[in-house]
Amino acid sequence: MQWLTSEQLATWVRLVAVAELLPGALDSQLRRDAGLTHFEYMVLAMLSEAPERTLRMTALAARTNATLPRLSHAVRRMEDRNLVERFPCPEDGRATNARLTEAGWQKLVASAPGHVANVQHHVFEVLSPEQVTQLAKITDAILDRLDPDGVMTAPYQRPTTPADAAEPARQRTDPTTPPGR
Amino acid sequence: MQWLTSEQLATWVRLVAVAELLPGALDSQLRRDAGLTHFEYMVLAMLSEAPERTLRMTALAARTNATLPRLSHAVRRMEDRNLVERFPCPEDGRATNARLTEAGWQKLVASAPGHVANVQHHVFEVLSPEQVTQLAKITDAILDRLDPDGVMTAPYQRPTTPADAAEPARQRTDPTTPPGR
DNA sequence: AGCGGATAGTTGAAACTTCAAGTAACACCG
DNA sequence: CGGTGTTACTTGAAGTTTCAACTATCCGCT
Repeated sequence: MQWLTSEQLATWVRLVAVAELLPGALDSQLRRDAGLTHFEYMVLAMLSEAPERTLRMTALAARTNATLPRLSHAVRRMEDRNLVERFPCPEDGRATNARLTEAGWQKLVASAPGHVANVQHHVFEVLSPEQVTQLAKITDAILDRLDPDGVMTAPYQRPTTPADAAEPARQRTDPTTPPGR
Repeated sequence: MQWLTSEQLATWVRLVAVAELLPGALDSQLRRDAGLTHFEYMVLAMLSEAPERTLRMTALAARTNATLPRLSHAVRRMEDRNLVERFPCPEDGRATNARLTEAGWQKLVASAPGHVANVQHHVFEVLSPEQVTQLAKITDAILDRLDPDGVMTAPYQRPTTPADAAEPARQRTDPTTPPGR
């Protein structure tokens, strides 16, 4: 078995520290300013980018890096707050679709600027453009191992609502969330 | 307010995904093979490197990137399992020291190889040496913002046990944990 | 001495996540 | 068709983390 070199060790502690501290930093800003956890924000954000603002639970779980039970509980709570709604998928009786409500959309629009500013502050302000590029490659490589089959962080998957092609030109008003990878 | 560029966005989602997925990957290997969470492992590891295998709760919290309540609960549970023990600090009546028990040391020694292998597999095997260097710099910069005062990830702080200088030459048998930063 | 404020830690309750099981629908195969 | 296995979730319980008090000690002043 191979031990870690001292440089690996130094890198490793920092990486773990970031992984441990970053979620808390995101959560606390969002909770304070918007009454949302970062995970809830991600749910809203991912739905906002999907056609019909609708996604199957499994697809939504993949895009938010969450397990299905975690998502299921979270969506139930968000349903109580009227941020999202659930309905059975008409095309597959096993599946459930989650859709962003108007109130959910408004909540997202209201909280996105503060969140983005926070991300800028904590991450991009302290990195050079080259470092951003480096970090993209590094995280990409690590993700390949963490999630070999790309089950999480899955690419776009068509939701099974009718009226598929009818999607209106989506306003690109929305937040930190990219067009799938 | 400044929006994110598409490269920043792509980097950001990956970074969040790593921060979200990495803890789970560490936890599940350690739970399966050693019956420990990654956080518990860190507690054992940090104590193992301290003189007397003893640290104040605050110092231990800093080294494990944890809040004090989180640590307090965790240490109570680990005390029940006889992995660590707590005793009041003789030099400061407010403080509590946590010390690694022999059983805790054994547990750490037994679980370190598997854990290190897991870290190698998930992270260092997929990165070039230059990328490791880059990652160290990047995480360092981010940590400066996440933890401006270095309250977390604090450097070594002398525990307030008697017999200070008497620390025996520590065997460097131990794990992923570096000699403080 | 004695007061006021900071520091160190614990605790219980609420919130969230994980885990193991359970349900229902689909898919393939004889 | 009728099984058999797989997929897509949901649910309740158990475990963990966070949050908001609360206690006790220490420090600097007057």
